[in-house]
Amino acid sequence: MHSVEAVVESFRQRGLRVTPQRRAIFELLVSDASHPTAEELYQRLLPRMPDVSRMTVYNTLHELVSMGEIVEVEGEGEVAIRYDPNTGRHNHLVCLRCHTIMDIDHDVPGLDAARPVVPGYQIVRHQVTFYGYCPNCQQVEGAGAAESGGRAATKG
Amino acid sequence: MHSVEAVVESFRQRGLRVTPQRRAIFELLVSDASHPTAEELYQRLLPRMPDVSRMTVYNTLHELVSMGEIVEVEGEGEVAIRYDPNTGRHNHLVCLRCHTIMDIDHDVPGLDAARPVVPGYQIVRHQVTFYGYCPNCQQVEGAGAAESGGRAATKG
DNA sequence: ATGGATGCAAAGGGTTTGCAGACGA
DNA sequence: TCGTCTGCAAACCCTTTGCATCCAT
Repeated sequence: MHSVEAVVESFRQRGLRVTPQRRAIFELLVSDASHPTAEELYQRLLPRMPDVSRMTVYNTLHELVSMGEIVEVEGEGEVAIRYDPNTGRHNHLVCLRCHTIMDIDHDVPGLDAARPVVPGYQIVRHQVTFYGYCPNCQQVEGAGAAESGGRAATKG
Repeated sequence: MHSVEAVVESFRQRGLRVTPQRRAIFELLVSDASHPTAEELYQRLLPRMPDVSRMTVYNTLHELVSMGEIVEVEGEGEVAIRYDPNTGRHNHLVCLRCHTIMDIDHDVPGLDAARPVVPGYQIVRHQVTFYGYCPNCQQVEGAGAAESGGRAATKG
């Protein structure tokens, strides 16, 4: 995702309006590496904008996705969609317990060359996701099935 | 996923009962590479078991997942969970238009060696997913938003 | 001034829960 | 027989839809 001002400009160029709500959402997202859900963004928005609605959050996220400023990412064993302002090539490291998603700039060498050839199929991109347990969750691993829900830890 | 009889045996060993409904679900899954949703399995079950309920399908799928006989896979831009009886290492090829998931035995060389080192993190597995367009969807690619691949995802 | 954006509420799809009755071991 | 499974319905979560009002352009 580009800077707030660049996104503002993109919106205007497309005939979309830049409301205070939208600008606030831009500001939340532009420096966010926590892969938040729409609900999480809504909750972070409430303190400064008590009257904002979830619908505006959904609406703005959809615009950002269609503009390519952010991408949707699938969580592990989760229902809600998570959003990633990092649209460049990078891999994800997902905690199997708290579902936190961490960006990894680390590149897998030779993956482009290893792209499979499937007759009739046109492959356009790929994604590598690593699964494991984050430092916080290793301490309680095996303690039971209790899940934190992935909402509490908004770590980078 | 093992053979139907092997799964039946695993269920009994764990004190779980093998009902006709469950056996029918085993049979549907054991030779299935279509990555069906719970709803799709339910629909395929109806002709032979008109009185079966979705709850039984969900229940049985959960047991199979917790036993490691099948794994949940995330679709692309879809809400519903898909299930994969192939628990061995393999990659996925996902059609960005009809959301069909295809198994690829093709291995990416050097991926284990390329596993990133993140301090404090314990990485246990990884998944490579390729995205593209299947032969069927390439013919209509760019034609519009109409879905052809069967289940129509209510996705924007 | 004007048409897109907002926000409320209600609907929608997938999944989970509660419980009476049924049935596998 | 006993304890689990089944299946109905209703609840639940996330997301989408409809519409009157509001505001960025």
